[in-house]
Amino acid sequence: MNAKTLILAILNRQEATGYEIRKMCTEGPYSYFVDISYGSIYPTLAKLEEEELVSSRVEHHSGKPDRKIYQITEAGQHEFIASLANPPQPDKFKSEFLLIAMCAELGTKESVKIAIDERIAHVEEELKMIRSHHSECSHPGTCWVIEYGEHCMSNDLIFLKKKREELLDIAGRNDGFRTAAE
Amino acid sequence: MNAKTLILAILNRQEATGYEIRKMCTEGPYSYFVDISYGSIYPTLAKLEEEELVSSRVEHHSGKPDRKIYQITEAGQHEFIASLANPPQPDKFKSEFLLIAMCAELGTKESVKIAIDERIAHVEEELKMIRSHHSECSHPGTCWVIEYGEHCMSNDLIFLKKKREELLDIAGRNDGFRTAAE
DNA sequence: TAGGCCATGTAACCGGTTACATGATTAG
DNA sequence: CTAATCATGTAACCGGTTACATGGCCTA
Repeated sequence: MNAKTLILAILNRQEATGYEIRKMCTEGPYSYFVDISYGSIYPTLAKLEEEELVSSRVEHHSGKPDRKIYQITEAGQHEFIASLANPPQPDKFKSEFLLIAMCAELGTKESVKIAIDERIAHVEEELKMIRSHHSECSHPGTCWVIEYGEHCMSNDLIFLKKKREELLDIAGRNDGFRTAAE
Repeated sequence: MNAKTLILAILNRQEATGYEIRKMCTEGPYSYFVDISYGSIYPTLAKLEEEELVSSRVEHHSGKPDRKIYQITEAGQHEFIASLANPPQPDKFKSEFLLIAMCAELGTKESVKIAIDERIAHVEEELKMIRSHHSECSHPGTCWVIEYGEHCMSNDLIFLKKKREELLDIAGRNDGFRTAAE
């Protein structure tokens, strides 16, 4: 999924500034799709306006920076809905942690411990975030997605906690050799 | 995770040609990390050889293309192990399907049905693949990762099947309007 | 008064993909 | 006979990131 589709998806729900769009991509429920940064948001917004898929108005506030608020146009809505209709590309999952786990015997018990504990903490934090969204959720599709995320992450967490010791044992087997070699 | 680390990880286990590396990235257990294509594998391999992190030898076979087989060097092993030690970047998950689900009410019951059924089929296929790897797995770290994948995907599948109807209902609510409007 | 938040935008760069070029062998 | 598999590699392109420029307000 590219920046264009994601921005259209956001603007289809609510008007927003580039700054707000970026926030939603990193914090809100949209963060479960992609992260995009200013460097791609602003140019994409400009392109979309050129194509007349979005329009904008500027609000002036004394003492605050101007806000350039973007809305989706009718053409933009059509474009977005059309793009939803063609079947989605398969999900992608990338994990550096999994590489560390796969090569656990090459690390020390200590380094693997840091990796898995950080991973557990991270999933717990995301779960907390996703649950906070759930309580304030009224839109059915968003609800569905949030429940999906909650389901996956809490199961993820169960595995991570249950199999933590096992992974540390794999890492620990060679610690003796290593110490002897140093 | 970049191509360099992934290739080093593969070569740390076994020597391989560029062609074989690509296969492992798309089919083997390495596919749970990243997909990389020839266009990035061959140039990366050349760069790694320049840096003397890998070396290569060429095998000639009558009637078959030459095989340029790469091995990791000692320097390469050190580099790889060192890269495992620093804590991993957070996992990333991207899903176009989830965007369709989030905007279910904008699609027809039919289009959403195609999306979720395709998604279910895809996860089922991956599960089958991962299970076939599991049976032939002897390396403990790889085993751990495969079990992790199996756990996550089978739970994913449970949710998808249980909540399928619910999602279709969200999509179906407006089908009446749409038909009337056409 | 230092740092964070609001807010917009650009330019250089980079990692990767897509498509192409080449060509023999083998299985259906 | 056709398609797939083996096998290596390049060039153009593209989508996105990082870092920079700018600047006022508010909070600790």
